[in-house]
Amino acid sequence: MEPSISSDDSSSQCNENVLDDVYEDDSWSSDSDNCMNSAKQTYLNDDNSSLSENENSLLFLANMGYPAEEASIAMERCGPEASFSELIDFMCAAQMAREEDVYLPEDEKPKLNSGGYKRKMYNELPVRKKQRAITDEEPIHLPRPMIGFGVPTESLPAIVQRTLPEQAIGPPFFYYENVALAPKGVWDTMSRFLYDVEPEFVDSKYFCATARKRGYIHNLPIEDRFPLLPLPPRTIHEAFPLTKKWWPSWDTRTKLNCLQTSIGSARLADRIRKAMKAMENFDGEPPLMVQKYVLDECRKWNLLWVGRNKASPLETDEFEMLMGFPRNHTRGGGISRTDRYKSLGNAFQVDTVAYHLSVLKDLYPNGINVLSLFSGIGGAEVALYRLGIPLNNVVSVEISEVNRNILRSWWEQTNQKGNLIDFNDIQQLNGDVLEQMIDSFGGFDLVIGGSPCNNLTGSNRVTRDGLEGKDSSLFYDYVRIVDLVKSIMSNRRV
DNA sequence: CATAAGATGAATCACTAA
DNA sequence: TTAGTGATTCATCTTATG
Repeated sequence: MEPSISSDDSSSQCNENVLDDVYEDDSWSSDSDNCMNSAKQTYLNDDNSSLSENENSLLFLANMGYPAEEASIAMERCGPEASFSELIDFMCAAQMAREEDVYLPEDEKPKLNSGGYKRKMYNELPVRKKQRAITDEEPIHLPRPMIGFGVPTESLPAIVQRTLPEQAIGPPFFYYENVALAPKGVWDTMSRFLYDVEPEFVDSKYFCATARKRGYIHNLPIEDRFPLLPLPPRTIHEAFPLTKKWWPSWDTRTKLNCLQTSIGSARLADRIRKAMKAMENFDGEPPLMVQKYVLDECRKWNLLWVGRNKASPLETDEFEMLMGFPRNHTRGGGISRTDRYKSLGNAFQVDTVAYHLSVLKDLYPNGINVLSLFSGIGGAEVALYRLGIPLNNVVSVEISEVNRNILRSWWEQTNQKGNLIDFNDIQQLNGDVLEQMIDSFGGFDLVIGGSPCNNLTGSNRVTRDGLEGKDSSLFYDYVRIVDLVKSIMSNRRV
C-alpha cells in the first residue's frame, strides 16, 4: 500500500541517503526565515501607518467589551504613552468602584443627578500600582529547582512560610494558573493584577513522569500540604514498564517533556525506524549524529520506545494517566481523538494542583462552593474530589461544548451530591449573576482557573502576542470576577 | 463537513567560553 | 561583561481523506 514514488522514501536502502533525508530540513531554513521576516515587517508597517496608537488601544478595549466612552476617559487619564496593562488597570479600577458603589446601602450612595458625578468618580479612582517605574522592582525570575513553596518528593521545602499582602487575603480563596515560560513581563503584570501575590512556579515533573512548568498565583495557606495517594509513577520506566525492553541505552530520558495539544506524526516515527534499522549494521551503538537526531526528535515529540527501533507518540489514555485523570475521562460523548489530545494538553496536572488545594480539606469538612473559570475537562473538580473535599456547588465556565460534556459526564459518573451549574461564556458572569448566586448558596469558597495560554506559550508560532492576545487577555476577566466576588462577599458579610 | 496528518520557528532561559 | 550554544515549549494553519 505504501507508494514508493515519494521522493524522500525511495532511496532509503543506503545509509548516506537515510542521513540526507534526516537532515534535509536544514537547507531551507535561511530562505524561509527571510520570507517570514520581510512579511512581518510589511505587516507591522501597514499596521502602524493605518492606525494610530490611540485607535489601536481603543479598538483593543472595545474588543474586551469596555464601553468606548470609558475607554476614552481611561486613555485621557493615563496619557498617550500608557501601555495596555495600564489602561486595563484603570478600567478594572473603574469597574471596581462602580460595583462597590452598587453594593453600598441605598442611603450611603452618592446622588447620580448630574453628569459631573461620573467624572468625579474617575478622578478619585485608586489607580493600581504603576507599571514598573523602570527597574524600581526586580522582575520575577523562575526558581531553580522549580519547586515553588515545596513539593512532596523533595526532602526540604523551599519556603515554609509566607506573608500575603493585605489585599490578597480571602475570602474567597483564589487559585490562578498559567504557563511559567511566558513572554517577559507577563508574570509581573499578572502578579500585579492579582494583589501583588508572588507566583508559585512548579514543574510537575516532581509529581509525575512528565514535565509541566507552570506558575500559580493563589492565596491559599502553604503549611501542611499533602499529596494525593497513591503517588503516581514518577519516571518513564515506572509509568511505562513495557518500554524498558526496547529502550536504547543512549536514550537517557527519565522524564517526558510537557504534554501539548498535538502529537508527533506517523511519518516521523517511520523516519526514525528506518534510520535506526539502517544503523543495525553497525556493531553496538549507532553513530553519535544519528543518536542525537533520534534523541532530539524523541524529546521534541515525547516519543516512547514501543518495539524494536519503533518510537511512538503517546496514546490518549496515556495522556490521561500522566495528567492524573481517571482512565477514559475524555472518552465518549462524541469527542474526536484529536480533540481529546487538545483538551488534555490544556488541562491541569491533577496531582500538582491537588497538592496545593489539599490545605482546604481541614478548613471545609462540610464541603465547598467553587467558582471554576476556564474549567476545561475539570482538572480542579477532579483534584478536589480525589482529595475527599465534598463539592456542594460548582459553577463552571467553559467555552467548549465537548469539554462541558466531559465534566458533566464525570459529575454523573462519580455520583456527585452537589449542584453543577455551567456557563459557556465568561461574559455572562456579571455582577448581577454573581450576586444572585452568592445570595443563593452563601458565597464562593474558592475561585479557581487557568486562563488561555495560547498567546503566551512558546509552542505557538503564529499568535504569540502576549497577555493582550485575543485569548490570553481573558486573564483580565479572571481578575474582574475575583474582584467582583471579593467585593460582593465583603459587603454581604457585614 | 468532520477528522486527521503534516509543515510551520521564535522567545526565553541556563549555561559556558571568550 | 558578552556572545554563543543547547534545551524547552497548555499551538496554528493548510491540505488530504472519507
